[in-house]
Amino acid sequence: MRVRFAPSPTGYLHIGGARTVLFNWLVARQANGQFILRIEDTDRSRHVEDSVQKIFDDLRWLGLDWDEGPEIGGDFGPYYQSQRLDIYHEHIDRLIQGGCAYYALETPEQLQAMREAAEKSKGGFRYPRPDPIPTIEQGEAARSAGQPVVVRFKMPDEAITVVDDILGEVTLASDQFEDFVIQKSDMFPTYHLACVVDDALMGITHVFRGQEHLMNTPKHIALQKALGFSTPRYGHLSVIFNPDGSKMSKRDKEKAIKQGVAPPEIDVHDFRSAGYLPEAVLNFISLLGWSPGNDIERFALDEMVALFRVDRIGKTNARFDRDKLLAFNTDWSTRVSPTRLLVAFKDFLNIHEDTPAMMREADDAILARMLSLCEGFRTFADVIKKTGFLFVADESIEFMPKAVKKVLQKKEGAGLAMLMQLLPKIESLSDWSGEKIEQLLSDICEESGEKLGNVAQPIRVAITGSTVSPSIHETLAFLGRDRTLTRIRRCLAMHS
RNA sequence: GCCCCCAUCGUCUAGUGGCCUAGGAUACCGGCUUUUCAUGCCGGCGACAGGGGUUCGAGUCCCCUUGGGGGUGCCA
Repeated sequence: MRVRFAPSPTGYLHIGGARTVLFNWLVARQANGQFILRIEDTDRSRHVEDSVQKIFDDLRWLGLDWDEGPEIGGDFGPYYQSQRLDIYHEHIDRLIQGGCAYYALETPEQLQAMREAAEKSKGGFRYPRPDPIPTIEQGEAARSAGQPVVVRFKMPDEAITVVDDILGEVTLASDQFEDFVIQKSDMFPTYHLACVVDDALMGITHVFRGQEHLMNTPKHIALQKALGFSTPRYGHLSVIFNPDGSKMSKRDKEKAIKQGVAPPEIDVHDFRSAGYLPEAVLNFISLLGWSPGNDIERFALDEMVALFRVDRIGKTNARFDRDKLLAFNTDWSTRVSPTRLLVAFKDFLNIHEDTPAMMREADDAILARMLSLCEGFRTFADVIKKTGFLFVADESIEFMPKAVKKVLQKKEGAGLAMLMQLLPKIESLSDWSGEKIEQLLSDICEESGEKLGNVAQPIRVAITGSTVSPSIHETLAFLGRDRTLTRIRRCLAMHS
């Protein structure tokens, strides 16, 4: 079995594309087949600089490796379509010479006008085969005269049935077909031609792709027949939508930024820089249109390989529920090993834009402690938020007015009084460990009859400026004795 | 407009004619744990789009309606 993923380099890898890769990859790995990566860069106008590298990065982050393709090589290369132009020309030529394709002379403007006319008369436009068809000589003459000339494939006049491993049999009547373009006027092949030729020459046996390609498949089958290729097995995947039912597109991000709200994660890279684990992302998207058929929902990549079954891929479109992804991420953050979590966290700190400088320089031991302090977090971004106060200078702690009022000043300054009372006791603690600090605080509570909250909260506000932090004794242990005392003193000086 | 695909809790889904009084996850609500924010644990709410058939029996098969989606590019 040989399967492929064939993105066009128009930007980062979309989350929907990620699911397509995942399913293809799973099928290949399970069958001990090959997974091939091919870059479909036949549209020069849409090409985005660096996006190929970005797609590789995203795939590697997800842990989806390819057996053949860019940066790996293989016996069926090159794996960039832009480097296979001669191959396509050869095949296009064969079709023209064999009478299966012909030069078409309409300009884009003429076609546009025909489409508009068809729309006005409430009909759909279908390209009418010219009668007579331009001869090869006419086509070549027009081309050398500088006119835009394309090559169109003669679609056969018969119904075509797509045998789909997900959808079943889908038959399209011949009156739905038209002679479609296989070579553009810039001499590049269209997607249809390049895809069919490459799939055949690369020995692809199974194609799982988005449902937007279902109507293309009869075209591809006809091309395969004309070229003497066999038809691979096809499977068309459902579409993934936003929670509101709209299409998940990169434009959502621009829209959100314009409206001043946080842009939603759309591309794989967005999830990476927002602090998700690839394990969680993979697990979550695997469940969009697939299920192992029982009540088990959590699995790592290797478990998915074992469980995956093409006949368990669903037909229904799915909405992307970020809340559920978030829950998966929390779950996976406790499921992976501490070592693995640390590696992922460091990757995040590198990529994330708002990583505090001091955090960037923190060593592994400190980062690992941050993670364990924050156990139960949603994303890595929350870890930054929750521990950020540890990474600012003691004299730069900003006190949130609400916190000061509620915890320190209420009840005639009970909180401040508590801090004052606490200060000497904390000063005299010689063994500065989490356990000892916890012991000290509970002793204080017992002596004074105070609830732990009344003791811990003022300290929390004093050292963080807010009412939120990891558990108080661990936080103090982390901060260290000197910095703790400095912060408490500063707080007392500012608010007494 | 035409062609095609799809249809179970808000969302992701299990269900392949009797195991369905429809299961799980997530969200939401309530309780417990707790020094804060979370996490965790327990409980609750909550769906077969509508209408016709077929059958002893239908969420499961067929038809229609409705709704959603895809296609109708010298994009992929």
